[in-house]
Amino acid sequence: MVEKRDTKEKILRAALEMFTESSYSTVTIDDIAKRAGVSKGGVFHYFDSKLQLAKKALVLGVKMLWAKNIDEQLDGCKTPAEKVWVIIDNSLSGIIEQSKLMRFINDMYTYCKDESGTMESIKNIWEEHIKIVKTTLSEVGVSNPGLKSRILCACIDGLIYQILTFQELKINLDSLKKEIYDLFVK
Amino acid sequence: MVEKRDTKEKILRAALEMFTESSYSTVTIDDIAKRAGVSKGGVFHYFDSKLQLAKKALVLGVKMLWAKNIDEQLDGCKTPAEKVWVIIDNSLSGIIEQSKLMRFINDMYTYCKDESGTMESIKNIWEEHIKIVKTTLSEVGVSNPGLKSRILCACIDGLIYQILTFQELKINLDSLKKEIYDLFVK
Amino acid sequence: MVEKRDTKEKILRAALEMFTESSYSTVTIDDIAKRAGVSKGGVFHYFDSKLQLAKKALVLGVKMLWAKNIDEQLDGCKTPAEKVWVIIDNSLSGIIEQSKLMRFINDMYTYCKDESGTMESIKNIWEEHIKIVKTTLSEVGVSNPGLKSRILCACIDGLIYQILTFQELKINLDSLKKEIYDLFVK
Amino acid sequence: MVEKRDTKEKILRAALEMFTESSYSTVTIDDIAKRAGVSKGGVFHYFDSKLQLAKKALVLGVKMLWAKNIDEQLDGCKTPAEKVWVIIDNSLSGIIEQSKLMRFINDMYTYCKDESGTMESIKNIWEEHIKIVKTTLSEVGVSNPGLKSRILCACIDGLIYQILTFQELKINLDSLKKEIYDLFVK
DNA sequence: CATGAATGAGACTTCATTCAT
DNA sequence: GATGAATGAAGTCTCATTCAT
Repeated sequence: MVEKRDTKEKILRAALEMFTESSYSTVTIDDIAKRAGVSKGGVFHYFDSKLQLAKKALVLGVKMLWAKNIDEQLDGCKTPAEKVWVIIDNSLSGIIEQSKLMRFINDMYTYCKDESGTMESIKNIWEEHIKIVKTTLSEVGVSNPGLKSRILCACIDGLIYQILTFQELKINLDSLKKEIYDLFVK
Repeated sequence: MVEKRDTKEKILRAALEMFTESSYSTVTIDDIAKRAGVSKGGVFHYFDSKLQLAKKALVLGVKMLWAKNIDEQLDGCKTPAEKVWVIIDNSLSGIIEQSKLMRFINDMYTYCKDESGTMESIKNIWEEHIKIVKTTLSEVGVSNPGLKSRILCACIDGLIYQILTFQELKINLDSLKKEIYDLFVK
Repeated sequence: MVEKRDTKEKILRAALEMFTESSYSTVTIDDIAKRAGVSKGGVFHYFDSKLQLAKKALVLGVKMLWAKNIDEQLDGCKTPAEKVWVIIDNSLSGIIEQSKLMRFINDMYTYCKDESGTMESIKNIWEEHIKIVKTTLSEVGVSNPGLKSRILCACIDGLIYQILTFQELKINLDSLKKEIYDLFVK
Repeated sequence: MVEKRDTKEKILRAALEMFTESSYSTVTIDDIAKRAGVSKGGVFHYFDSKLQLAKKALVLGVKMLWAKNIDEQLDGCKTPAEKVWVIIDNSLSGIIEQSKLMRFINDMYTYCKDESGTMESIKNIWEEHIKIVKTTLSEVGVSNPGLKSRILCACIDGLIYQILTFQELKINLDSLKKEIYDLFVK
């Protein structure tokens, strides 16, 4: 009973780990099974196909990283400005993890672009995040919070992308955070 | 003689087209050969392996898109501020093409991360671009042009990434350009 | 106790249904279990293997269709000629069912040809039937009843086979019955 | 050039041999490749899938056996009655081969029944054969040649089926031929 | 130079069967 | 008795790569 949930969970986590490390096509069901400690057949007992497993793993990954209790941290802030700082600081601190997830999302996009569902659900989680940023920027009192929230998030994504592609930022992360903060909050 | 160069070129372009449309593993040598109008064996006559071909195609793609005569356009500008606008406008106008290339880069990263060479050469092209942006921002007189140039480029990359992943920006592109311009040039 | 017999019977009937509809290799234990309303393990509780189950189902099917109270019907006939008609009419009226069973027999033949037992027992049932036909033809007074009984049965089998393979006979069934009757009884 | 046709032919013949000996699901692509003397990949170079190969092999088999130069033999006959004898003699002489082919046809039926094409083309060949029998019976001057031709063919099919299922006829083949001849030609 | 037939490693997936609960 | 999670052997099919012509 509890076992069942556990095995499925184990497979899902193993899949997430592997798919964030390598590309979808490079990772084999065998690899995942081995890492999860189950047999190849076991994977198919819980998931219909490799693709379905990857999709589920992707959603899990996005939820784990993006839905990371940022709400609590924002609640603990005294001023709106502080909130902005928390958002920037938070996003860029887990930049390596973020970049791996981004790679995975990007990879899966190729396999899911013609279907509706998977990317949609990720988009929804993403939009939730944008909304929080927008509200926060509004509270700070900046002009055009709608546009600015998207630009701020794009900024962070772009930096993550640079890390992903080049493995380094060449600039001190803390200076970057500060500069971004100044740019948006003035 | 000229023929030779042509065939190789044809294969390279066909590969670039296909690899920007689908993922590396999805595209087959057969597909590329067919699109290039040569035989499967022909591809291996000019390239050692699929991976080598993909790398060459990637570099070609990056050069074609990033090294796109921006220099000339910048030369035509009268004020530094105008140059910044050209940079922003240019990058975001070809956003669909950019996003496809980004996907390809991302895809190849998985296959090349453990080796030195390919990603390095792309990085170099990228750094060239950053340098131009930095110089331009300096001329405008903003503070911390080094940091700001990276942030501006990250901003643009992040927007491209959103297009790539979600197929839409939900915001008018021109308003975005203007807002970004204001943000960085004030 | 009674339950036990019931479960086994349920499985057997479910198996017969499925094996007459699709081929042995296409039908899975899961399918049978589902149709019988038991678990996969349940099937193996009553039968050693898929093949053994199929054999038992085959014999059941043959008995159900061939041993179908033809004796009673023959007993009700007043003349030997009437008996011949009953045999022909009976066999060809259930032609669709017969053809499904024939397909199953044929299918199983591949899996059992190298072993003695299953096909033997079916053959025995078959020989019983031939004997009845032979006796009946003797009573009618035809020449060579031994040969003719086999030819008559072959005739019917051949028509069933045509139905099986081509799904239609292209000829009115009643005319056929009458013609066959005339041919053998004159 | 000639090679190409040869290899495809070799595979087709190997497939026909194996599929007439065992069931579709039991025969593996590996088996066929081995018997044809090519690699597994070679099979897929010429045929899209196992099923497609089996269909092609089936049609080949039917053509080879059914379209067997019966026309020439019939042309050589002096009287219509002689023709009938040739038909009966011919069909029942190759009864073992016929029964193997029948098993294959039957087997494939399961996999092709929901699609149009394969069984249709076999049916056409079959109908051709019926037509010849009908014409011959007409020439002999029997009543209802349309019905009788179908019954005669059914007779032969039924005997083939008995051979297939029980491996023996229990009756001398020549007596059978004679009896059938008498039955239809009188 | 060019072709495309041939190879074979390796991927995904199915499914009969076992067994702990 | 009954369940269904787990196994793993085996099958189909793909595709980069080679090589004779």
